[in-house]
Amino acid sequence: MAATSRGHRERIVYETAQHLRRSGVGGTGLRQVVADAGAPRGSLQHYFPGGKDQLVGEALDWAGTWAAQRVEEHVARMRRPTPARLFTAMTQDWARDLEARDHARGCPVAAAVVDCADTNPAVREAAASALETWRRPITAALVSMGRPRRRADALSTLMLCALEGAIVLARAQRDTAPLRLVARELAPVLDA
Amino acid sequence: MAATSRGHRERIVYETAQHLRRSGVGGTGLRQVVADAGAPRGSLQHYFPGGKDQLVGEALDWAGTWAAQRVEEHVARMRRPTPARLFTAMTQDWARDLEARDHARGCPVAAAVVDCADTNPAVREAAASALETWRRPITAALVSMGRPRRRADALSTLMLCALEGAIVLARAQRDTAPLRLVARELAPVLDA
DNA sequence: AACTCACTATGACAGTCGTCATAGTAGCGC
DNA sequence: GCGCTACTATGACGACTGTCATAGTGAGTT
Repeated sequence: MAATSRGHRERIVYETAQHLRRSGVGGTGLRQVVADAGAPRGSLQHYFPGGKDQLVGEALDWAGTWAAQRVEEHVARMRRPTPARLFTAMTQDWARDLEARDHARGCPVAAAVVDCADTNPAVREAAASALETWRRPITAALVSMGRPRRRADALSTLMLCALEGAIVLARAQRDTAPLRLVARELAPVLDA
Repeated sequence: MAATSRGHRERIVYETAQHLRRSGVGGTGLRQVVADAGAPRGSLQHYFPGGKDQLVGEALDWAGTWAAQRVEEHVARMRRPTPARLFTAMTQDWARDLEARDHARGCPVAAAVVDCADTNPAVREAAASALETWRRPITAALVSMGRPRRRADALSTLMLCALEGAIVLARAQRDTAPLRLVARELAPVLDA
């Protein structure tokens, strides 16, 4: 059935992303991924002939797209949008996720960068591309809030830096305080 | 000879930290570490009976202490110290390191968090402790610059968040621009 | 009916991993 | 000499890893 197999492929990509969030690239075993995805092992070489690199790449693509959608949802939902409010919404997303899952899962893109930036050019590029996919709607939103293009570009990068770092610190100390802190401290810069 | 073996032990710890920076915890093989350290393989079970966990833990300790020393060097060297100037010095350190090594090595603490926060409590705690070791002299410096204790605490956390995230983005896009950007954008908040 | 195609199943391969058991060496006190 | 201690050497173990070869299934087409 076409629908089922489509389901298998997508589930594998999704589950790969979740494993990346938990244990990084090196800690993610393909056999475990397909098992958790409820997919047959044979699907791996069928759908991902490029091997683990392809699979990780697609997982990062998926994650970037998902994050971008999330940004756009926030922007659409906000009545009086400001950059600081958007950033607060993003950090709240992450704080909630960390707390709900006992700080088990971080950002898959950061995991890929940390594990493969030096050893795996393909994965590194996929990570860079995912970050751009994520950053683009943020920049666009800031422009729509009246920021000049270049300013919006800088601020969206600043947001992602602070967010990624805060996730790392939060997971280390098992406390989402850093996420709330960066949202609070960056507000004046973002809304200036 | 006691001196040589001391040298072996220390070299192994150091080399472990460098491997963590490049490939994360999962990507760091102990055989390769001792080889690069020029140490005999037998030293592993002699000096680190606790296995890889102990070794990674000591590497994180070492890294935290090293980073803290570096902060204190910056503070001592600065004629007219301000929080923003300290942060700029830290980001410049990292930018130089990334450029000198072709963006090959990131932060070992971030690597440990990303790879093990969910699966290895001992390593997670070592990472959290290393971050505190790193943050402490920053906070102290900010206090000596006239910031109230609580404010200094918040600002030092903010610095580490922005720095860690900027390192990730910089390595992803192989460009140290994010490091310079966070230094520039955070300056008004830090020196306010 | 045969044939095609998308998908699944499974076993094997060579490699690496961390860990351990065991033995060996060198230096020092006595 | 002996024994003790610190350190080194090395091979093996079982448990993975990603990848591949090969065969099998089952629905759809002609």
